[in-house]
Amino acid sequence: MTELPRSQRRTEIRQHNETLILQAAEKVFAEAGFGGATMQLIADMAGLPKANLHYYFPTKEDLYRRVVQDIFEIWLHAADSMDQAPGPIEGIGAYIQAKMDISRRHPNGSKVWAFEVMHRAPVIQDYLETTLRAWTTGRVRLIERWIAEGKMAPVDPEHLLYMLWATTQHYADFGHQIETLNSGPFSDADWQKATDSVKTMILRGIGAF
Amino acid sequence: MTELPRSQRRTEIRQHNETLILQAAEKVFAEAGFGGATMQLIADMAGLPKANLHYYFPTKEDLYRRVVQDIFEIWLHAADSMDQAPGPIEGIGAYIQAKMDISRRHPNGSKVWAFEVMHRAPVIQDYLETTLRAWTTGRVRLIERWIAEGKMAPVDPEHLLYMLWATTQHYADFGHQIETLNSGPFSDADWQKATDSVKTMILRGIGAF
DNA sequence: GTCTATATTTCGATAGAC
DNA sequence: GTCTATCGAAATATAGAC
Repeated sequence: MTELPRSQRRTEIRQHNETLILQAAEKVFAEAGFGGATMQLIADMAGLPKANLHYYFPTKEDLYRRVVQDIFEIWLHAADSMDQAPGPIEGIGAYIQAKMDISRRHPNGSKVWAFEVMHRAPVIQDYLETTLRAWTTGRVRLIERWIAEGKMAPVDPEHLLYMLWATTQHYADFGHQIETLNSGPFSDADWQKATDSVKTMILRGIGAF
Repeated sequence: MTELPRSQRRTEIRQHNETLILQAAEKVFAEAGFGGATMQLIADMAGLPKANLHYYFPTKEDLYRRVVQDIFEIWLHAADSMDQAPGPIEGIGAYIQAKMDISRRHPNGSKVWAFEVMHRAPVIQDYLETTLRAWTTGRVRLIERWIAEGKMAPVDPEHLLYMLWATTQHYADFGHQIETLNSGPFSDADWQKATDSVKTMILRGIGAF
């Protein structure tokens, strides 16, 4: 087995452990919030001594900040599907699909985001005011164009966006409540039905068909 | 000024202080979650020494439980409007109105509920399985009847209910995000517009008009 | 880069005088 | 019923040997 340069090996180890810690942290922060999460619990879940967490992330807040930022990146990517679409049926349909997939694959990330916003966004307030606002403005323009072209009813674009966020994220953030009423976890078919229901109701609701 | 019997006076004092504490607790629990909230902070906000909180509510969990239960009562009341309605336009329209009013008047209560559910409902799991499930079953039946009577499109009733909860509660739970994008708090007109938008999109979405 | 032991702070809860 | 003082537990963070 060939030896790697020491610095490169260290970088690999660092990357590996950071990933372990971030995965554990996302889960713990999602289920307990920032205040309820403990470094000990995250360390146990990552299978590392607590002191090692502080080696990689000096403070609890540094770790939390990284978790929130990573989530935000995923969220922004979901919007790409909406942009080159010819109209709302394809564009908003694809956006709902992407957001429902994220709720399914990253339920903990969605919850951490919800915690952060409910906490008045102490960590990501600047992102809200810059990146998210710019993103929103762009999509409002897109929706306004579709309305002007007669491709959908004249709904308020902002409130449509809020409805899209609310309905799709609800399946992640309130997943426990839904699973309780459903008497068990969602199957593939359940997710398909949920996604179809959301698409149908919203697309009809905005007069896209 | 007439003297009251000692026991009656004590009851009055108790009721007054409990209200003070519960109001402060709702706010603190909403903004920090159970783990992030501290008895000291609640005491300061209520204007009482910390020890007095433990006099009225022996443990932090007792206090939290009361806050969550009080919220649950308000939620259930909102459903009354839906029941004696002749059809979905009146029934679901009134339910949206009631839920939007709650989001406006009790934003902190909504957040505490969201925290609790995201926390996997350690305190109100039994309510979910009994009261909420029974409530949901009843409303599913009602919606199925409206569908059978041709008063709305054949949507999935459960997913319609999730959409109603998600969209209306979003204005409370994610109020900070919305206000940031809105560059300020909602005015009367903003709330009116939001409520109208939600009503229009959902009622059209379920084919009620 | 790892890990045990520990310093320091903060929190929930209580004791006990008033 | 109120309030100061404080206990004991638990949390964040660090020191220092390996």
